Amino acid sequence: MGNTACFTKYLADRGLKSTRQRELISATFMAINDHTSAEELYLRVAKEEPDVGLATVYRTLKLLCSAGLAREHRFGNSSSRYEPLSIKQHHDHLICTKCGYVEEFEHPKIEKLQDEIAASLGFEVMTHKLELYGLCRKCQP
Amino acid sequence: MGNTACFTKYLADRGLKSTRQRELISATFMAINDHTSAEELYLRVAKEEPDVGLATVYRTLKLLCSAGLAREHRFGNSSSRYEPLSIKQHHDHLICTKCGYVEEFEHPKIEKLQDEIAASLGFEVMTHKLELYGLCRKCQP
DNA sequence: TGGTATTTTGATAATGGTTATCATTACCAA
DNA sequence: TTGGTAATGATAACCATTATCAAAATACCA
Ligand SMILES: [Zn+2]
Ligand SMILES: [Zn+2]
Ligand SMILES: [Zn+2]
Ligand SMILES: [Zn+2]
Repeated sequence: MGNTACFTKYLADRGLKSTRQRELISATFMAINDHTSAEELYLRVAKEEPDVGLATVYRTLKLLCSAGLAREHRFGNSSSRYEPLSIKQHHDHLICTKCGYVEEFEHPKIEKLQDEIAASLGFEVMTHKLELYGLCRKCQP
Repeated sequence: MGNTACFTKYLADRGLKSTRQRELISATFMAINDHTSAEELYLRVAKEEPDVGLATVYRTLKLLCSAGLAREHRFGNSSSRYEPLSIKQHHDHLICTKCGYVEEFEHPKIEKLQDEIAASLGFEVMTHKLELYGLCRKCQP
């Protein structure tokens, strides 16, 4: 099932309505292959449909997160950024503190160790965030 | 060198002044063995010295972070919490999404793997954050 | 021990991302 | 269609944090 269908089903399953705005915001978001802010998404959507409100973009992003189709990040002390999750598998982030460049990675052994640690402490882990902050190749002295 | 002396030295080293407020805020903060908000710290300090301003608490927390004596966290979407770092070694966090309980852990193998991954991607890591979100023993169904 | 340049402070206004409000509009099952 | 409910857009409100600025405190030197 594709991203759009998945979102539509999520809405239908809990009696929420499928609207023009939600479809457009969702589709625009899914097409962005990056970590996007609500404002940026709003501007992109506005090009297509100038009457869409910023509040609806925020509301839809929240829905997409609940549906497991988006993930929210707050790197450092910056404001929220969102990324599509439908196709990409889980991954973590390396953030350059100088130029802001974000690189993604995934390491099965780290994932496994996390689960083991949590289990040993009696926790049942649902999600996690691993963020490495430093200097990318270009920004190193 | 103790925490207080360490902070005093940090200030002296860069021509900053050692004030009654900074000493009190720093000492009160160091005595808290928990993850504290600026507001909470402000209230504790105010009991001792009612004339200290909230802005100064924020400013001093920022200094303590720069000095490597405190660490700032934003678990989930909540506001900033700070923890003393002087004595405790580096550690990561398990957060219960239901009751808010925070447990600390440290795992050398994960730390090592992080460095290896970063190195393989050309990054030089300065700090990192690993947060595991889930349900603690008490909150599991 | 003053004197003085500089930093720090406290009160408060401003900021800015996000959320709440509410009248109007859109959706959809019957 | 229609009626009941949910969603929307504009904007006000929120609230943690930061900026501002006049007054006070500090460090250093004569
Ligand atoms: Zn960089
Ligand atoms: Zn990502
Ligand atoms: Zn719990
Ligand atoms: Zn901790």
